[in-house]
Amino acid sequence: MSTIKKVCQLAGVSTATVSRALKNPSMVSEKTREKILKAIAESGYRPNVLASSIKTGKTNTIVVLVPNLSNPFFLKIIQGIEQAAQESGYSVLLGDTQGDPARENEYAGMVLSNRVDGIIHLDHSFPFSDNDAALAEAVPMVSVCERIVSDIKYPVIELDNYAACRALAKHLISYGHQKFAVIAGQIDSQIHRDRLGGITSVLAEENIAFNDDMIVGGEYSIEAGEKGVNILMSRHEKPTAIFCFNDDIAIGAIHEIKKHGLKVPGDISVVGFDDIKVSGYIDPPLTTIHQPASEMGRKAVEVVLKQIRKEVLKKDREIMQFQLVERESTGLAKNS
Amino acid sequence: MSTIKKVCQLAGVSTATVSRALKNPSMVSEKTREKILKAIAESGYRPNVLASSIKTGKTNTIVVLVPNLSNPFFLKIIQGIEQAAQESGYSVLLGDTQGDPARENEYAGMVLSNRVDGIIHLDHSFPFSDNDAALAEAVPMVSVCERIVSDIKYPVIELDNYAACRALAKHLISYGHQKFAVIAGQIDSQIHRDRLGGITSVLAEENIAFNDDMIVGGEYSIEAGEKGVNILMSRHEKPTAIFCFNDDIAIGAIHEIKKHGLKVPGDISVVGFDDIKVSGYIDPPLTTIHQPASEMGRKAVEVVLKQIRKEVLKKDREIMQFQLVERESTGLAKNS
DNA sequence: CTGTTAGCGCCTTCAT
DNA sequence: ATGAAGGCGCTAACAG
Repeated sequence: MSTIKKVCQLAGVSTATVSRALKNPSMVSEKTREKILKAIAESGYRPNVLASSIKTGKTNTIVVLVPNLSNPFFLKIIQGIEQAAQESGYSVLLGDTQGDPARENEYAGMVLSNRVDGIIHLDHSFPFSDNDAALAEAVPMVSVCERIVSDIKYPVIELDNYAACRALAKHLISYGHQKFAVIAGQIDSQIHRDRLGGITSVLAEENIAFNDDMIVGGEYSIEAGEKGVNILMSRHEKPTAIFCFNDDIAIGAIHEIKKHGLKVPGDISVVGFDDIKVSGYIDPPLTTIHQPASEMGRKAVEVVLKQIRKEVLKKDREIMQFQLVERESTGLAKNS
Repeated sequence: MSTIKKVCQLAGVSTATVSRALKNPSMVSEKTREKILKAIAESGYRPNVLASSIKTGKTNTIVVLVPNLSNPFFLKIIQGIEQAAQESGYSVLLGDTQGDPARENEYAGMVLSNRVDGIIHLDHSFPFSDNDAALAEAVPMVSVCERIVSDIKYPVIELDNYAACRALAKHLISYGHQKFAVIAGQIDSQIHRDRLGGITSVLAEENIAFNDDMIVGGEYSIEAGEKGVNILMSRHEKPTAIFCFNDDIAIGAIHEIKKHGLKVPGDISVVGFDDIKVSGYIDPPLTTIHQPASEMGRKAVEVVLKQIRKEVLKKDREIMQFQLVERESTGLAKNS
């Protein structure tokens, strides 16, 4: 691997000039620049990024902490992140944490050992270890979807989950539904509270009874949807409409409802959340909330890069627009 | 950010001793080691990985080149990669190339600028630019699924696509099918040739006519499945069974077949390839070839790490086992 | 516009 | 077992 010195020798200039020719071409005369470029081509020289990083203190890399890489919704966010990062000359390090604090600690710690410049977190946990917490004060970090629970305030890119669930609830009520159930994802999270709050607020306004028995689940997965339905079907009072807190859950739920010999939406209406690609192609196509996932990823990059560059952030909370996508998994309530 | 020097001062030792205490504890007396550990804790010292990388020449990072991050199958491979890498103390840099040579060049070039130690490529293209090609000789690189087309031989982790498609073909023939169609993915690839070869070899053995008119598609996507079906439905001779070259295509195809008022498998049987999670939950559940995606990712890491460590590779081609998963999208041919 | 000179933070001989 | 010193490859003043 040839170094800057080889190029110097070939071009007959100093290392500084070579460095400048690359980073600040306007500071070098055209003639010498050409000489240098030729020398670079000849030698097959590639600047050692590590060496420059150690000087500049910047790695041009951010790490993304994902609780679950199998979730297609996260994938779309990551895709947005990757693209935006690339456009800004940044690379993306992938940190699949599986919600495991030890892994979160490890990946988050990278910012302290100069391995990355910033963190995008797709979860609400504070990812640093107790040991590192004190150092985490000024760390460029932004969360997407979920607010990070900590004393330090980090910016967040999120959806108005409360409003989205209100929209969903109103939609179902307009079809005459009165008996609702929820198959939730991660329970201990702001998202959960916001979404549930949105639903119950509408039900309260409409004087529709709803109690916690009808909340099942606890994980964003297809299997959770299946299990959730089975639990609900064993209940005395069965729902005519089910809120699933993501599309995977809804996919599992619909599959299981059909297994029970019931029709969607004939017997039970189902709504999802996220609008992943496949949701438009299942049978019946899913009514759900569209989240602008890849935009959210792009925004997150924007914000974390601003933090890295120490620019001032105008707002520490970016609310993205949702969209209720009505497809065919919702319909008139039975006997109404 | 505190450096090794702060720790020296606090512990009253030299930088060399601190370095040794961390990397080679046995070379340091227990007493001084304890002093140093305490000093590290006090100062919140984190070794600067960059600085050590520049000395050792290793980054403990590999880059994964993905042509399409939206493909759930790739995601599973990446998940396997990430886990295996993590277990070996490596990080994974994500390179979404979108099949764009310029992006491939950029990401592949990272190995030349000391940004990463190796490359895992999920495509068959030679990812280096012409300029860099000469330097690419000794680069640790492995491909998954597809063999890299180049003079230099790189190891590959792949499935026996030929055999898998033979199995699929035999399965359909056992249901009495005679009129077949293919909705292909990326046409210009070894995978395509192997799969098609598997199918046609069986058809030839069984004296079943098949011609190229019945091959449509050209992209691994749900939309390609929809379009493919529309083209096939406009043909004079319609197929009773369709090979889709991945599950996304199959999902689009099934959706579109139903739109045409036809039944799967009643009117047309459909098979997919990959066995992504959702394939078991669509209606009807998809008959497909299961690929051990996450195993393939793990294997890829194993191989690339061996290359990085300059260990000898026993074989430069690892063939993984497939599995025919019979679900409900295949059945008896109409009128048979 | 270009060269000289210090380092960046760490690792690694070479002495002691 | 420890310290001193040089250098990894590059950048950033400071001169000229």
